[in-house]
Amino acid sequence: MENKKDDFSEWYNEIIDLAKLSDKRYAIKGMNIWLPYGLKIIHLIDDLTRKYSDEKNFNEVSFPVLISREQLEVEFEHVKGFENEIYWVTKGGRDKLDIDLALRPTSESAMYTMFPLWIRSHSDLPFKIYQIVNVYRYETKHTRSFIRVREIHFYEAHTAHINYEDAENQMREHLKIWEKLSDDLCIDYSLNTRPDWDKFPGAIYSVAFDTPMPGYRSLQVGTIHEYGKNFAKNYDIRYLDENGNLNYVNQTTFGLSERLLAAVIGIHGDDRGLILPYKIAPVQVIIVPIPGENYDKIVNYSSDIINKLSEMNIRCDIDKRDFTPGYKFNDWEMKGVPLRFEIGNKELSDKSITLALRTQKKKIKIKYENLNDVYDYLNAVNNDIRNSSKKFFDDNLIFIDSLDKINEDKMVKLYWCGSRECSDRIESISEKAVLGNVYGDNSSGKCMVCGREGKLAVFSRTY
RNA sequence: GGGGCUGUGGGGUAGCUUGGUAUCCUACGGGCUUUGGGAGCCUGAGACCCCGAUUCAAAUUCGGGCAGCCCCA
Repeated sequence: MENKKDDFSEWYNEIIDLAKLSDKRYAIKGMNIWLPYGLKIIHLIDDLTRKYSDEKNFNEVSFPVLISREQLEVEFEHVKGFENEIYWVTKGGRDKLDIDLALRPTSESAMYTMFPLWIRSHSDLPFKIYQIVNVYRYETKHTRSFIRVREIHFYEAHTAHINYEDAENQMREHLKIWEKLSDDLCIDYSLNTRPDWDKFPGAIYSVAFDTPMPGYRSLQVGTIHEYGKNFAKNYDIRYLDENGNLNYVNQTTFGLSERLLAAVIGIHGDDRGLILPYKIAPVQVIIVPIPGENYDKIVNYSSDIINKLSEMNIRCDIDKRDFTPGYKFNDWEMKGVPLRFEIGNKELSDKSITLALRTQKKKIKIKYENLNDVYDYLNAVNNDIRNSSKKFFDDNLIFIDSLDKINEDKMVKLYWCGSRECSDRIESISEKAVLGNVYGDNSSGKCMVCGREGKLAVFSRTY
């Protein structure tokens, strides 16, 4: 396997292939196949996303993939932000369509033509829905598995509220959901308010979750957007308030994508392969039986362990393939399975289990009666992942106070006046683009470029 | 948005300059043998991205398309 640190791009492509997450040999650029193992992982991520959304009283929906030109081309800046990357369906069979149909690049224009039908009065608010669907973007640059694709596995939550204050509260609730999810994935991130020229088309402001990745670039793994009344005014989404007056709703959105998987791969993986946080590991415990004289008894003992683990709701399996144990050790490590049990004659004779943590070299021997401790070991692996990813994050997002340090191969925090001129200047000498002001930070200092009063901002090369 | 490089069995490759028989590793099927950190031997099957041009003859030269990778803005 490629060395992760030396050539991240090569390593990334190779691990996706070896672990059988995705097959990019499909005939269409940027449209890859989700293989069983990769699909299981993203579905486990979806399950967590659903759980945390449902806990906050969101309802899941599913909209059509097609959006008519009329719906999409409401005269509004939102459309201009996407016009170069929309796939159009222009024919039905042999006939040219009267109205072209777009494959959704995101679902605002689809959903918001329905919102006026559903939202009538203040008692319908807050209105909170989400969907997990594929969206389509005609990317012209080079594509990269899970990072830049043309068919995107996408979570989008949409909300409507009686006033701006409620919408702002919703923005904070989105962040609470994200905190839980990112904790499960053991991913650290920086919250950055995008500059006006880089916010979501149509939004009042956008906050992105950016995380440093190997390869000295940052990855935007999620975003929340405050729309205010911008979309409501264009799609005529109004409600009757308690006084009988018609008002426009205030809206927000929250988006996540398969880039979460890209971050898990890139941040946690090592030279031996993937390392998966146990909540998203399709197999949390793999049992490798060691062949010997009493192989039947070894398999029976292993099955006994499987039954017990299953009762504890642990996803587990036994690898009975005709390979040597050493091959299996490497194979499951490559697939990122957090815990491995080795069961041979030694374990059979004293009713024990030899277990290996994916994040540690040493092997541990435990008694069969202590099988209940397995969650402690899963958590131990998670703690190892958290510690190493936290260290990586801290090492790769640094504060700098001088332009001399701008070319460090890291994400950098610095004071910036907010002007395009100064961010362009930084980009021209460092290839680092502005990701935005640090969300929630109130400190101030002199702009590193022009010396005027500035706020803390993050700059980085991006994927 | 601009520039460069590359497409050979499932994966990785040699061959291309100088046109003529396609190399090796790995993975895969069958058999024997092995198995506590990627086993071994025998055997089998499997490829020149697509379209066009030049030529007696194209993996090789030329043009276009599609796909992949990299760099710059």
